[in-house]
Amino acid sequence: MTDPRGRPSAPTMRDVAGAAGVSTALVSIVFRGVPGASDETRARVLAVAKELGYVPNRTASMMKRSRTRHLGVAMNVRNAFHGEMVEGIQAAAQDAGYEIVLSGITQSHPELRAVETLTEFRCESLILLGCDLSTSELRVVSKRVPVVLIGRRVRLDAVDIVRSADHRGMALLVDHLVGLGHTAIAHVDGGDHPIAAERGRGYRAAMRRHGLAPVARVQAGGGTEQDGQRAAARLLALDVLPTAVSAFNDHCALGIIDALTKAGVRVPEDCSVTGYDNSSFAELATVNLTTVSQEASVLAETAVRTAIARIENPDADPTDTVLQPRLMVRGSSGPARADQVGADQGVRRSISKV
Amino acid sequence: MTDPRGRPSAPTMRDVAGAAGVSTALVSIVFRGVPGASDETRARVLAVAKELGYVPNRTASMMKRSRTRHLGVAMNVRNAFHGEMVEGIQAAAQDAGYEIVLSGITQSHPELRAVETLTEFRCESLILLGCDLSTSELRVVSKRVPVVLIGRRVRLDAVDIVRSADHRGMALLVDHLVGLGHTAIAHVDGGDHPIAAERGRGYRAAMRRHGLAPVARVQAGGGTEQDGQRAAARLLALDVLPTAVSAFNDHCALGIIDALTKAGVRVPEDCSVTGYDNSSFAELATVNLTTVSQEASVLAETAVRTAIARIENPDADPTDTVLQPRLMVRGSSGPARADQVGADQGVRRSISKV
DNA sequence: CACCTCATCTAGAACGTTATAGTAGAACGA
DNA sequence: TCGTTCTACTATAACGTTCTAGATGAGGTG
Repeated sequence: MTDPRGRPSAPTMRDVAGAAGVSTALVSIVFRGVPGASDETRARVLAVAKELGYVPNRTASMMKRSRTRHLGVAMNVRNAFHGEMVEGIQAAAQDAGYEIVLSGITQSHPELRAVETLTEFRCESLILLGCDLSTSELRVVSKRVPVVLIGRRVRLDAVDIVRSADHRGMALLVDHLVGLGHTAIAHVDGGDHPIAAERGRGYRAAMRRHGLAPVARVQAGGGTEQDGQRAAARLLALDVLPTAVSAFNDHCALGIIDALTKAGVRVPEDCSVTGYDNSSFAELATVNLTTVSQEASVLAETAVRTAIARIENPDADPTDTVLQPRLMVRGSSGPARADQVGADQGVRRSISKV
Repeated sequence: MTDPRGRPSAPTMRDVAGAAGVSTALVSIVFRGVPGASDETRARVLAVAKELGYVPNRTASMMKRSRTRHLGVAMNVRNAFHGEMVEGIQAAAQDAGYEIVLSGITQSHPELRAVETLTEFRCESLILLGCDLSTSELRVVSKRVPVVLIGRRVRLDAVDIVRSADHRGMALLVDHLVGLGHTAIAHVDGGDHPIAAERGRGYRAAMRRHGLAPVARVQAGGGTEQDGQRAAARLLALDVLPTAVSAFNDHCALGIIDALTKAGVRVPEDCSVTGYDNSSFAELATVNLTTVSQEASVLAETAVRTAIARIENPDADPTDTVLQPRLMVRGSSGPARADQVGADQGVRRSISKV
């Protein structure tokens, strides 16, 4: 009962069984809550276990059990929208009797490692938020465990998709900006992220539809405030600053607004900036960001439902659930300045160099 | 080789051993990279394993091994500061050869459940961010597994503390506001959160030191934007609005600023608002929040170091590492309006009812 | 030649659960 | 009396590793 370092090692079912005068099998029955024990014995076992401080060893259980009822979720811990979705996923999973295992994607812990960890914990399905993996990496992963991708497309068996129509979301934003008189509308993309590619295509298509293809401009960006700041710095270095910038997501938009403001460019008077996701902070007075809403709770709930459906029927055809995004007009976008419309299509350099 | 749902089950060491014509023990030796196999055999085993697509089963390995090299982290997925710390923890753990298991604290998944999950996964130590548990709950948990508490105090064996001096941080904020001429400084606390109590005490002590105890006012709040909004609504309902509000944390401050702004109260002209944590968003131009910095990366690194030290030496005395916070003066705090100083010590109701 | 050492390998018992197959005994009917 | 059918329980074999305690044979030493 002691480990190599002298600390008494955790009590096991054997200890509980011994102390309660029953077999380990009976203890297992009690802890799994399955029929096969009298109420009296059940209570006694539970009491003894509590007294000994017994906690079931999930690793041992997972090894033996065919089903773990674990759902693995890979998330970016710095992304507010991911946080909102995890909250929803947690709630939905709970209702369905599943437990969530989280793995964080950070600089030092790439998504592939996160997925590996979740696989090792024997999750029955993986829900990947804003997945960055290549199709071939996903193919390998999805051979071992069913995958639900949130927000991104891919054509693979055993990979279900839950996303909102990014193409349409970008169209809503560009239409909105064009409606405000903007023509020099730039897009700061999300780097080599697959979702970024989809939003980039949506932007280009919308610009083309308005006959603005010639002034379309995609600036390399990313999903963080720092990415937005860097992208804005490069836009500021141009001869003419666009009158509107649509960012890959809300975090990126915040970074852009920050860099523009600090360079003396007023938002939205000199330059409108839009985000994507309608993160919880977007509606705050200080942020007040025009963006596209993709109901986190609906995405979350749908993802959990999809994951469970696939677990129950592994051979079903892969699904692709598309939700409709909604434009959220707020204060970070405004009319293009009269002197800019149809003129040189941008804020003159002098303004951005205060 | 097939599981109940027809999906071919993963190959095991037995399969590899059989195919390579060696024993499972030898395969284990090869995969752990320990001496005991010739280079030739090593290469053959590895080749066969790759061909079969063999991946070692970590749950089985963890069960047999005494050490899991897992560190459990309980976090609030909606808290940006927690996200920053997790990023740092992940990196530090990686360097030390530990893996991080995350458990999210949400509405539907209380901290005690999160801690339980981490314990069941046999984490060797738990790092709790902004822990909310009662002392007696913590005592029970810490009997089973060593705990590192971030940000909060508690006197228990086997519980190490890493925190910054909240008392001093609040003093810095109040001193700063008093220096700007404020006297009617309210505090929106963090609810029944233990960290909140400490900050509340810090606020009261600082007010007392400035002879402002009579005008000190603590308003019930919480750690989210919504909590801040609700608290601000209650402040707005007062006869006289304080000229400055110090919030429990940055999220709460954001909510307060939002509600004040939407009620027509200008920040900081009519009312200064300060936060706590120096979350990454605080420095953005749109937010521009005066706050107190508690270096997330340093807290994270220290916590991991502390956790590992305790794993290696379980009988050491509990440690209490206190880091010094730093005041970050930004645009959300400004001088008290001349007509308010020494007068009725607050913004008159008319202003707050635009 | 007998004896030792060393590298390489293997058998088999754990680890803490779960699940299958079964037993003991009570209650019931015929 | 002898089944039969319950309920409440137990024995024990997995699960896929790790690890201890050997076994085997090659090479070196006196």
